[in-house]
Amino acid sequence: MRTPPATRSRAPSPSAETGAADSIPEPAHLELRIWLRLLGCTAQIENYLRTRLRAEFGISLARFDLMAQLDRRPAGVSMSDISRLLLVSNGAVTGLVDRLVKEGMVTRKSNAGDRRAFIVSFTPAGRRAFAKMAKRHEEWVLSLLGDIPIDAKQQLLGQLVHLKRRLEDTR
Amino acid sequence: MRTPPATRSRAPSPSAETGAADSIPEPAHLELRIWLRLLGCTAQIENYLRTRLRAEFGISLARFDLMAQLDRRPAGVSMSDISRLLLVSNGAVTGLVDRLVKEGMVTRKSNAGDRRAFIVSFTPAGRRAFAKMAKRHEEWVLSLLGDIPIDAKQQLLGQLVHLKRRLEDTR
DNA sequence: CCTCAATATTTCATGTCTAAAACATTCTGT
DNA sequence: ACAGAATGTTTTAGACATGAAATATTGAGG
Repeated sequence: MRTPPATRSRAPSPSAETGAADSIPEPAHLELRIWLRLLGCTAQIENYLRTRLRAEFGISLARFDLMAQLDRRPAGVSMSDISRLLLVSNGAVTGLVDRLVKEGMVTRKSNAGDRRAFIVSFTPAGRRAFAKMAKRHEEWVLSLLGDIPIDAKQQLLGQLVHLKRRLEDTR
Repeated sequence: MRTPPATRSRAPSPSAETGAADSIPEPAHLELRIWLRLLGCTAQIENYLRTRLRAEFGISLARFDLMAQLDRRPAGVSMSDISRLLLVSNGAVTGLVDRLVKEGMVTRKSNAGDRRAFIVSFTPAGRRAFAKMAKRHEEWVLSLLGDIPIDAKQQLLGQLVHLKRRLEDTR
């Protein structure tokens, strides 16, 4: 690979900067700083998991996330439900499921009760494949977050739960 | 718009689910729960800001993020620096900058010292346009996070700063 | 029964992302 | 001085995203 792992690497390491004196003022508001950190941490973890999943299983993060939702709902899920759960547009789900069907991971059954909707669920092969990936995935997350002191973790989770609730209200 | 705002809406609202009894077991590990919340909150905020930026300024989030980096570095930034700052691949930056140049927002000057590298910086029009957008952007972030009690905010920011540092070490 | 709003999905154009390969330029050690 | 490694950018193919328009199907009311 000639391309350096730009996706992985990180941050304003001063030596990496082009300009000489660069100022780089910290954003003023606490709120803005929180948002930028939130975004940065998430992107970092996402990139890590993405490359791992691709390297070990040749699967994309989007596919994995979709399968994770299926895994938690044995009864199957409709297309719109997936879209809501994944916070992704309806059009995106169509393509994703198409590809997963082609790979034999999931099936699309038409719904007896409502012929507009489809029910997406795992194939046996899909469920098996996901179980393996989920195990590794969990290990990776643990390796990233495991070393944080336990009370810090509990605090952080608490904050995030609150934030999520608040965001749901604001829509 | 016929498509419901799937991107905006949220979560396993039980009524929205297709299946009847659905179990939906909570993930076991604290770490996994943190990660899922982090991802959920970030996606939520990202989607909100994305649609706002598009609606009010007809600009994409990626373009805005790139311009935000330029704004903090008056001396200009190289392509790879942008890639590092945005946690995005080199190839993505090429396309993004191409489009921003075509729209007259930024310029690409070749670097005297190192002829491999380019220096990307604002055009005057770009800087003006960004100033307006940044103002609104900040207001939006404030409207999302402003109501959190101040000590909770400080705590959250602290946690995130620690997390970010930790992630940088783990690479 | 028939119309019309709401719901569920797909299709389309366009934008953005990655990973890998291809180049170009610079740096390093001998 | 020069080969080869390192660095900086672009190009490519393919995946995935949005937002809007197009199709079905359902359900409620006249």
